[in-house]
Amino acid sequence: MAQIRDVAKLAAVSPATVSRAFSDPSKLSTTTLERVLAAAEELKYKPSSLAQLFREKRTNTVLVMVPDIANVLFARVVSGIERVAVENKFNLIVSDTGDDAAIESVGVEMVETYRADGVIQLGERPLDQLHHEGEHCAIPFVQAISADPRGRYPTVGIDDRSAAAMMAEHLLACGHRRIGVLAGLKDRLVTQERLAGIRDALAARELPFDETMVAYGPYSMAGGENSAMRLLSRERNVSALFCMSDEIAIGAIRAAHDLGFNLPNDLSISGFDNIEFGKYCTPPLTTVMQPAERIGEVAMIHMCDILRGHAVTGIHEMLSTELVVRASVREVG
Amino acid sequence: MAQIRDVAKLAAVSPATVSRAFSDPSKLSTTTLERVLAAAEELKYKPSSLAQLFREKRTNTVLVMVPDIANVLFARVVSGIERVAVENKFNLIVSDTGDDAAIESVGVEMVETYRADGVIQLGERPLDQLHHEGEHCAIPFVQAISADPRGRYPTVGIDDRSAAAMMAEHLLACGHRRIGVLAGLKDRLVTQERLAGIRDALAARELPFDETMVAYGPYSMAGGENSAMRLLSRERNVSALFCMSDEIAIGAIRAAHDLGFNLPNDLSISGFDNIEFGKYCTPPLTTVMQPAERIGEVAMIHMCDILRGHAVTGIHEMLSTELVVRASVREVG
DNA sequence: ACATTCAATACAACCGGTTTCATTGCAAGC
DNA sequence: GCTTGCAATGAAACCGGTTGTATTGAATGT
Repeated sequence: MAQIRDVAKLAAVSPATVSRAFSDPSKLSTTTLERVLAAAEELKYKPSSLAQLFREKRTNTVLVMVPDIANVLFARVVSGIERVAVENKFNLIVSDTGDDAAIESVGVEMVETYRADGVIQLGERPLDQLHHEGEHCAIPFVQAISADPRGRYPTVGIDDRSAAAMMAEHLLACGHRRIGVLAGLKDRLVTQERLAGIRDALAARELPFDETMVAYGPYSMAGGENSAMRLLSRERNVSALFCMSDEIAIGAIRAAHDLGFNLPNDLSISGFDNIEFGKYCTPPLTTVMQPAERIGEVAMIHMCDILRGHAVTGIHEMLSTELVVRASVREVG
Repeated sequence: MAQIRDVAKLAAVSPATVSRAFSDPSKLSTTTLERVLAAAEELKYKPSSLAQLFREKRTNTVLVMVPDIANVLFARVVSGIERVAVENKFNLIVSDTGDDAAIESVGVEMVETYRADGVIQLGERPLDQLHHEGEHCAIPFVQAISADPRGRYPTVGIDDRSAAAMMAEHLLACGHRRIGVLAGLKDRLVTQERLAGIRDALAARELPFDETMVAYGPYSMAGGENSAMRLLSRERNVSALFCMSDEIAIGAIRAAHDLGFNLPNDLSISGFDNIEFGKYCTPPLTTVMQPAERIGEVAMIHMCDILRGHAVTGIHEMLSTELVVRASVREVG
């Protein structure tokens, strides 16, 4: 591959002039500029990003840490991040962390070793658990989706508590009183927030919350199927299931079918996230729309701001959600 | 951030010694090594990847071009690539190309400008359409999933033709004779291959192939729903639908439900890919298992080989598929 | 005791751009 | 005509590591 010196020689100028021809053409006379560009074209010269980035001490790269890239919700967030990244000429290194703290730590280190300029994390693990060197150097960091809004870095997500309350209220308004909850993993902030939302909705109607109606499990279809099996075989007269994700709901639908329930007549099921498959379930899933792509976009916009030197510290954006009413939740007597 | 010179000064050695302490500790005496490591630790020194990579003229980074990162099948392939990448200390830059040739070209250019060492492409667009500079410089390139096996680069995928034949034969063995085909986009190699497989299966039983029973459309749920609507309202006595992807099949199930079909009694539907959601469909989807993660792994293994200098040119791996029999296809008459 | 050998380390060039500072030359102003 | 100012360009330092070569010094052999 041709180098800047080759071009300089062919155009009979100095390397500095060639460099300027690309970075700030207005500094060159028209004739020189033409000569340089012609020489570059002839040699098919392309500046080495590696050399440029080394000089600048920037990578123009943002690391995205995803707990599971094969999860559609996360994939949509990444898609949004990607869109804004392209617009701003950033590259994305994507790392599937499997939600492992050690792997996330290595990711954060990539900023210190100049492999990435910043990190966008999908998940709730706070930065200080990943980076023990204190104030040694500030890591440009943004958390998206199930963020922990107590950190000093920007977070982008939804108001899980009120979104869950909205859905719970919808179930209550449909007349459901015996509502089972297929929750996600118990130790997750999201899970606790959504649970709090359900409590809020019940409290608003002065109804009691029954802890025994909650089954915890992974945020996955298999997890939902499993939890539903447990809950439905234990609690006979449940009329609705509040599932904390669409995947859990899809698993629950399978379990309910297998247990002989006629959906949605015998049992209402609600989801959370509004992934595309929900629309194609039988019955189509009533759920909460979470603007996944937009969350990704906003997260990346914040990252761009930070990397441009605009200090965005305590911003915790909560994007708006929407109730998506489909057929899986029915009114009851 | 501390630099190598700082460490050298503190340990009272030359920068070269510090460098060797990390790259080849055996070259140092025990006492010096200890002193250097202690100094590095004290200053929290981490070598700048940017400087190292610039020196090496390598990026340790592979670009993965994905037509749509939010597609679960592609996401699983990326997941497999990622796994092998981590093992081999490679980073992954993921680019969502939207199946756009111009964006893919820019991606390939990243190798020329030293932003990536090689490119793994998920899709079938041949390299020579993306890189017109001929033999100017060889781009380490591997194609995965719906690869075009006529190129001079390695490809990893499945034998779409015989996999489709296997599924078609299954439908025939179940007694289906009026089989509608919900095909993908007509101009895709995959589509044509799978169509050829269907023809093979019919020919093996000396049955005719009816072109009017094919509906083309995008490889998506909406596409499948649309195609199914068109085909089912036109062709009344179809007993089975061969769908070229699980997403198409899921759309078709929705359409069939909406048209009042009782599944699977009135109509059998088969998918292709074996995405996780298929198992949770109503009825659960009979499909062809495509080893997506493994395809990603093998693709990345080839990429590692190439980048280590092992010239792997004409390898076209076809990983084995499996028929996944579930409830959406029924025996008839 | 002196030559030989080898391990341990230092020195300095190098990777390929960018950028500062210096220099040149031409045009405008007095 | 000489100074001043500015546009155009070149020379060289620099980014922070790695590595080939030179140097030192201690151990070994005769």
